[in-house]
Amino acid sequence: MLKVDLQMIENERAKFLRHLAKAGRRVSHGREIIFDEVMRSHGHFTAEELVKECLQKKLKVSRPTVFRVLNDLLEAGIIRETAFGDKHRHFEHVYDEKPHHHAQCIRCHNFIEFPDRKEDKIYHQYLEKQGFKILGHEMHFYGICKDCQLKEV
Amino acid sequence: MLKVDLQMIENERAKFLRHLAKAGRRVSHGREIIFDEVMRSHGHFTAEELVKECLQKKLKVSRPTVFRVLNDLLEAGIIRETAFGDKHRHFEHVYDEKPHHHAQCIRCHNFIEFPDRKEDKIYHQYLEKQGFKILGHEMHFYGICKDCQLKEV
DNA sequence: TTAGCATATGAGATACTGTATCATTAAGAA
DNA sequence: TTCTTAATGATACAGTATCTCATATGCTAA
Repeated sequence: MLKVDLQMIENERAKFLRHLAKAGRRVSHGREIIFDEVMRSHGHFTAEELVKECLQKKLKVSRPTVFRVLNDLLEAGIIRETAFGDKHRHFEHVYDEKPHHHAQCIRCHNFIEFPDRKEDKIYHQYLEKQGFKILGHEMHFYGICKDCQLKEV
Repeated sequence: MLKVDLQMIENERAKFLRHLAKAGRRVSHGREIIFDEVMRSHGHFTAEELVKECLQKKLKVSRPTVFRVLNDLLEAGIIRETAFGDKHRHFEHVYDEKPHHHAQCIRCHNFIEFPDRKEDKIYHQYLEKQGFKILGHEMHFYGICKDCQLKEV
């Protein structure tokens, strides 16, 4: 499991370097630091969480650099942005290839992820019939998670 | 069609007035102006669009009032907030009772709405089995609409 | 190694959305 | 019309994300 993750990280790093080279960008200190931080995170993260983490660990990167590198990583296809209804930018890793959806708890704001189902194709067919070219889709449930229900009492 | 809409608006207005009365709130100038503006909009709108519209038409309402009345309308169940991945607050009318999903064009930012399907229940069952209490859900497709594809050439 | 150039960076300013504060205004009951 | 209380606007503020620009740094060529 750990071994697989290390392999994955190397694959992603190579992908990132290829993208930078192709675009005539440099492999700078900031890009390496932030790439490592992003790879260290699992599942979802927001730009703000990443900024705070970097400040807390006293990594030598500034707020604008975090955002700039996040955009690099988006361009390189290493992370993708997901749509949530708050004012933060949410991201997740792309390497987890399986399409999936999210359920967010309105109390603790944690996520549950679950795999998508072939039934979603019904919507694809419908939209494509209308001439809409689909680039992605996401189901977003919201509610109260098991733990928070227990806390309610 | 127009007649139905007028009837709907009156129903919604009555609902709003009932809500205000029940909560001991007043039927103020600002609430009336903004209620009318909201009813004039079809489908989706954002808080910012509404603010800009009011300023443009030189309606006698300030930015904070727009937000305050939007919260009143939310409380009254006349509009609901929908989750999208940008930093704006998105709203839609509730009177369109049928649950539905959205597809947003990444070029023109317009929406296509489409009805939900009973197949979504598969996810409900899955989440409920995990102890997650569902309060709502929304499917969000993104892509390029027919018109924007034609413009691309 | 070094020089020279183009890119990356940080500090600070700025944009933008949404809220809080509070003195003033106005709705609605008596 | 008067009085009480809620609603409002002006203003300041909070928080996230971006822009600007002088400086620092990576990279290439010699």
